[in-house]
Amino acid sequence: MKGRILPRSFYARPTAEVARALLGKVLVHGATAGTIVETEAYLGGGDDLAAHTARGMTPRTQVIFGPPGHAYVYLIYGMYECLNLVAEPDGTPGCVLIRALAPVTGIELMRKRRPKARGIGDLASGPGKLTLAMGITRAQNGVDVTRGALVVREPREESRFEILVTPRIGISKCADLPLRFVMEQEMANSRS
DNA sequence: AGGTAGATCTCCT
DNA sequence: GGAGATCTACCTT
Repeated sequence: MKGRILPRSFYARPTAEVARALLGKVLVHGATAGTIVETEAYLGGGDDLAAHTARGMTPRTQVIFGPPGHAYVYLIYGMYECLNLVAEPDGTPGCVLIRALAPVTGIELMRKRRPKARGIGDLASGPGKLTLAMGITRAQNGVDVTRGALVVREPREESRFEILVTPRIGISKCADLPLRFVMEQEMANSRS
């Protein structure tokens, strides 16, 4: 029995709140699914200079200004695609970058798509990796994530976890803002 | 184990 | 013309 799909109202609130709330939810695309374990908020409004929307709307970024609960997929450094989920009410910019997933289903398919990954932990442990592993491309830019092939669901069973808040990764502007959210799983069993 | 180079799209100066 | 919300391969310790 699957968890319910997150409704559009889930996304229609402040971006940082959505980023935090997405931790522990399950991203599903086709036959693959993974638990969201790391997110970053990119704010609209112009104060956040690291956001793609900092200098207004462009053809690429117009979906971020649109209704919440949609996907924004963009190409970074010419090679890798990154998945964002649009937050805030229609007309207000703001999106959440999905930075890392813990694979749940379709792991064999993910391995096939990323043959160089060393283990489960490497399959979707970065923004560019997780889009490759789940088969997400710019073809999914602008799609509705409250219905269709690409959706976000409640987890099947509730789990308790700590949330770590840190500055965002890989940017130089506004790098001091605490807008990165990481699921901190208490692992007493990890041995190397 | 850790650092660096290379690949090559979109938007701004 | 060049930086950027990155990842991998190929170096050197």
